[in-house]
Amino acid sequence: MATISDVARRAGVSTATVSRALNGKSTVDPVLVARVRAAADELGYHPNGLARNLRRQETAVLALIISDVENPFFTAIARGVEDTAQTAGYSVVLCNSDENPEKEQRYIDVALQERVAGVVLSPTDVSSSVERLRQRGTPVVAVDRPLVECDQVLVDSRLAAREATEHLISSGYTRIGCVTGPAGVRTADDRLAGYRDALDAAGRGPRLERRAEYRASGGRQATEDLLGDAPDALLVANSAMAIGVLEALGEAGLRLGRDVGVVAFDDVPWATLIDPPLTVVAQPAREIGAEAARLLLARIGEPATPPVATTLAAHLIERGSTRRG
Amino acid sequence: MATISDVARRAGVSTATVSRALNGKSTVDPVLVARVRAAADELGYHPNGLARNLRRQETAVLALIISDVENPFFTAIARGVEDTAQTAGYSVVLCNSDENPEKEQRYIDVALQERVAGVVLSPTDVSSSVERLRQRGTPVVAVDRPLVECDQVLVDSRLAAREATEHLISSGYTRIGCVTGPAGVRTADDRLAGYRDALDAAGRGPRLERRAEYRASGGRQATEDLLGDAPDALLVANSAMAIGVLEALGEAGLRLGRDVGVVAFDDVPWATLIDPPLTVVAQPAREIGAEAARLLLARIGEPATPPVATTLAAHLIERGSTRRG
DNA sequence: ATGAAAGCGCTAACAC
DNA sequence: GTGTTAGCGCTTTCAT
Repeated sequence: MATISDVARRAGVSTATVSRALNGKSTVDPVLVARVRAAADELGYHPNGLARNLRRQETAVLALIISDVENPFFTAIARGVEDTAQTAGYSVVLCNSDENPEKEQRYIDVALQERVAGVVLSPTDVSSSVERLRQRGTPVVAVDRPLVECDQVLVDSRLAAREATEHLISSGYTRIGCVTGPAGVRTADDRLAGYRDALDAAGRGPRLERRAEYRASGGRQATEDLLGDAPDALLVANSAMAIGVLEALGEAGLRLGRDVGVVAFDDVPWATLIDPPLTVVAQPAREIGAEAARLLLARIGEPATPPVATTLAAHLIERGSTRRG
Repeated sequence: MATISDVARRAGVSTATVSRALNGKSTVDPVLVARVRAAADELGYHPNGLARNLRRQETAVLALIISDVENPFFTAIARGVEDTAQTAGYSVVLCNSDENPEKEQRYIDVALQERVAGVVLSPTDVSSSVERLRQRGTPVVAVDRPLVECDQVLVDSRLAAREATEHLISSGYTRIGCVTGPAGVRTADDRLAGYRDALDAAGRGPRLERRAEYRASGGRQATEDLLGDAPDALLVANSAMAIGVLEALGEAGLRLGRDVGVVAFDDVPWATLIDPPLTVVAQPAREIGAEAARLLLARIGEPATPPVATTLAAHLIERGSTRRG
């Protein structure tokens, strides 16, 4: 493995000149630049990023720690972060916390050890884990879920859930249920709150609520359970859950829209393929990621400014699954 | 930012002792270990991974470069790699080449610079890009698509495509089409070849073939085009494409199964939700990732062994979309 | 414009 | 069992 000294020797200059020539920092005699370039090429020289970063005390790497790599919502965020970071010359390393605070902590420690320039995080719980990042001064921005005293990019889930529920009400459904995620997960709580907002504002009931894991199996279980209460519509807080919900409904012989109206969070690519097509709450996932990356880059450049919170809107896309008859 | 010397000073020992105590490498007086631990805690010390890696000339990081983060097949591979790597103490950084040879090259260069221990790659094209990795001696394993003289984990796509096509034939379909990816993408070519194998073996025709990008839009376009040839069944080489195919079929008023049988690659979670449920070729994605990680770890430990190629089988899951009437 | 040399934080010989 | 010390490969003063 060729090092900078090898290149220097071959080009007949000092290592300092090689460094300058290759980084174009200071002005170097064009003749020497050419010699250095040639020597580097011949040797197949690749600068050692570790050494460079150690010396410079900084890296051009961002960590993105998300709670589920298999959820299209988060992969879309990843794309947004990546695109923005890329054009600013940063690489993005993606880590999968799997909705597990311990894995999250592990990856935060790795990020800390590797001295990444900043981290974008969808926090599994409210705060403690970022403490170390904070005391080390590593910039963080939270996405999807809030984090105390931190830049963040959120979606107004509560309002969106309320609007979705109101849509169900105005479509003529009367026994509207809500299938949401675990207590303590902010998006799950917000979406439930929005559901209640709508019911309360309309003076409606009953409240038919179930919580479960943000997974297909959770959605299925919650739905099978909820079916005892004979709901005629369901607000589902997550697309993974929606799969389980739809399966359970199908197995119970209930027709979508007609027998049970369904609206689910996240505009998954397959939403238009089911029959009737699924009404969804679309979140601007890619834009969330892009904005998070912008915020992070800004804070890396200017660490001392007060935290900024961006809230984006989600919007309802009405399709057949919420049309009766 | 506390360094090892700060800890050493505070604990009243040498930096070497701190290093030994914290890494548990050599045997150290338990009393000193405790003092060091305490000092490290008080200072909020986190070892600098950059310096450690520079010194050790190795990192405990693997790079996984995949062609599409939004494709469930690849995210499942990522999970497999991650799980296996994790338990061996390695972190995985995920990079998205986006089916773009230049981005792939960029990420390979980053991997090279960061001196990752190894890389798992789903190559966009046949070879050139890994040349630098090879000359640097960085272990590589290819997944999903072959790479010359390299460990690899592949799926017998051709056979699986053949079986899927035979299933279509034996289900009574007679004008079977194939929607596959771009020429040069190995999986696309293999699946097309398997389709032809089945047709030839059965002495059937016509060959109705279309190529397009591995995206929903590609699938849609290919299908709209193919419809002119009045196919009564379709083999679709990729799940993203399948979305476009199904949309196009629906818009043309064709009923799945009855009018047009469809079998698609990859057992996506929503396959059972469409009506009738989608027959698929299931690839063992997670296992591919796990096996790739095992191979990579083995090669990191033992660089000089000859390349091993693992081929896993895919299997057909018959559902309603290939049942006539 | 170029070179000599210090040092980023850590680990691994090598001494004791 | 513990300390001393020499680098890992690079960038960056400080001289010249």
